[in-house]
Amino acid sequence: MTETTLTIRQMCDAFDVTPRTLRFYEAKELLFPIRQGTRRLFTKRDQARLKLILRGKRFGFSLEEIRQLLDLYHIGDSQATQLRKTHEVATMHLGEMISQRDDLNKAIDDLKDQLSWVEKILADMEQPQAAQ
Amino acid sequence: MTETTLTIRQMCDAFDVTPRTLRFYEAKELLFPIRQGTRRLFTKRDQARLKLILRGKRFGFSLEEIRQLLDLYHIGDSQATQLRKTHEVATMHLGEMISQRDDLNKAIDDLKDQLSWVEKILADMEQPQAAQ
DNA sequence: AGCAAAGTTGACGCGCACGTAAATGTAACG
DNA sequence: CGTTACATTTACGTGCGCGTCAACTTTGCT
Repeated sequence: MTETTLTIRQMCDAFDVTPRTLRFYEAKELLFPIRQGTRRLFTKRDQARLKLILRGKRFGFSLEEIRQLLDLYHIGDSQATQLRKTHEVATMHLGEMISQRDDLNKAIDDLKDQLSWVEKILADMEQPQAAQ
Repeated sequence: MTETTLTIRQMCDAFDVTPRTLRFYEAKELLFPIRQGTRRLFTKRDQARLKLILRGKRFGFSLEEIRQLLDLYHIGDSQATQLRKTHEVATMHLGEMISQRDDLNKAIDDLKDQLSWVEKILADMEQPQAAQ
């Protein structure tokens, strides 16, 4: 059977983070590893959450913002009121992410233009025949 | 004639930043306002750079990373060697931005799925007829 | 000339996201 | 049973991106 829980080191190797980071995320209530004695065991749920955490970080969200988003993915027996609030928060994040993507597309296009501009200049500098 | 330079306050109003932020960016050599006596005057170039800075920040780049990218947009009389290095750095950034956008698209799709899931649950909770 | 508004330079402070060292514990192996 | 290797808690340190006074000069208006 493929063991489903990971030790702290296995987690670090799998996700390229430090033990300090994992303990920090636990302290911030982003992860909830179970304990085998004093040691941590990270469940599949923790692994899925960490993946989402790291993704969120890439998009510039704070850990606190990420924590709120994570709730959306692990709803247990939430009440409708709580569920609605979570839905609202997530909808706002979705809007931000979409406009961020649109901005990103613009920036990518701009950067591509700049790069081909530079490439053109470099080509001219290496081919001075036209000036002869 | 439309005045092309802005005072610090005009910059703050135009870009929604604080004076502290602008002075900080100057200290970090991201902006180079000219001086009229002791006061700062932000040129069109500074305005364009600030726009790029704020955009870069949205994508999670550090100010130092942004500073390197900015060079690409304001190449004066760079040598070919320097130009090539700038091009290289920018190409790396472009790669990061593209993969970031792809990630973002995935995250957006995931989040949309989760949201419609939650919406379905909320709808079920409000229409208990089926259980009657 | 006088005064308020706005700008300037330090310098210290702060929140975030961890890094890092110290002291201690514990599991595993020969 | 001792040693080695990894884990844990506690606590202070760090880099980034500014916020926030404080003390002072400069500008614009009356």
